[in-house]
Amino acid sequence: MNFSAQLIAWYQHNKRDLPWRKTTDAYIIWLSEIILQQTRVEQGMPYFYRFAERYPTVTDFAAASEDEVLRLWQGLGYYSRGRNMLKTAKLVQEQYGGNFPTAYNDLIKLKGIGEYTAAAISSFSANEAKAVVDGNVYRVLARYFGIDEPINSPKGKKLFQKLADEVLDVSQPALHNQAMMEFGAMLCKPKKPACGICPVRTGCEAFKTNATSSLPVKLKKIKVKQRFFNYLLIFDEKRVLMKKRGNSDIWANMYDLPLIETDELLEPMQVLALPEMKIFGESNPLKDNSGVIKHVLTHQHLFIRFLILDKFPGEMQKDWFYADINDLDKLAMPKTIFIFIKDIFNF
DNA sequence: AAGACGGGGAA
DNA sequence: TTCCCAGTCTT
Repeated sequence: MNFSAQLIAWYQHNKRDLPWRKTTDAYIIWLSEIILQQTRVEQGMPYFYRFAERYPTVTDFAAASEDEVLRLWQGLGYYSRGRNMLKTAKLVQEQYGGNFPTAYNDLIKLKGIGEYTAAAISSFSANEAKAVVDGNVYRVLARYFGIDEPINSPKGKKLFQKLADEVLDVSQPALHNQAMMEFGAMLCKPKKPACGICPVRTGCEAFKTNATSSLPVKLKKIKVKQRFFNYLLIFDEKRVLMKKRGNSDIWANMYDLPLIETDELLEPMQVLALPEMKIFGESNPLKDNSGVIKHVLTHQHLFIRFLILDKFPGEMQKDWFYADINDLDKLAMPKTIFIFIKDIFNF
């Protein structure tokens, strides 16, 4: 048995029962693949059910609003995935009459679909012979073939894609791709791979040379930026002053509160003395403050201070509006903001 | 070629 | 803490 056949044999006895494996509907597979980008299966699962139920077909999805999609996506992160899905759903509705494409060359042109996702959808839905290369595949190939070329260098990416194409079983690409990824996720794990029960260890270069812990090689770590957010919470009876975010920073197009970002951590009184505070009215007294919440993201650490102001005699700004607290569930907000407001109003 | 983009689970 | 997850897009 060759490498692929061994992994497929392993897969058929050890695979998890996942909902998106029960269908060849390209739309449903697309839904699952986008949700699972850079996301663990357990984390994405509830979102998959939520979207599949709310939008049973791509036609239903195409009729949604961006606000609604982002609200459903709230808490999953990488929100551009949700925004791109809506664009793609609309295009599929118009250009393909609501029939989700299954050909790699069509899929690769769609927003939010890159090489991995196009290979996944085309192989799973139509058995097109395209090899998927995701984090699991990089790891399995790097270890089995003992390759120390960095997986995130342009050279490495080409090398691993070529290798993945070579080991692909073109007679059953869907099964092969599923097997490679499941094997990487369940057995050939990043930490403490289960080499003791591995069916291909006798052919595995990393196992033979005791190098599993040093493969795959990945270039440089990103450096984390620190940012200081001072949010102003201003409410009037059952209404909160809110704003829609721009489209160039984190949490694009989502909703949050009036914000003053500073270069360093300031005390509440120092924030109130800032020139930017003028639009909130002269000598607007501080009613309360929450202390500092540290919100950890992959690329930045946010130090968030919520300042509750007593009143708002200032000027309304563009993109500001009052939201009824009963409508807050409809607005897509960063999780940390949502939880804070929820807490204040006790709902 | 390098950066940006979330949030959570595991060690 | 650090790593990394069924990656893609922008600059």
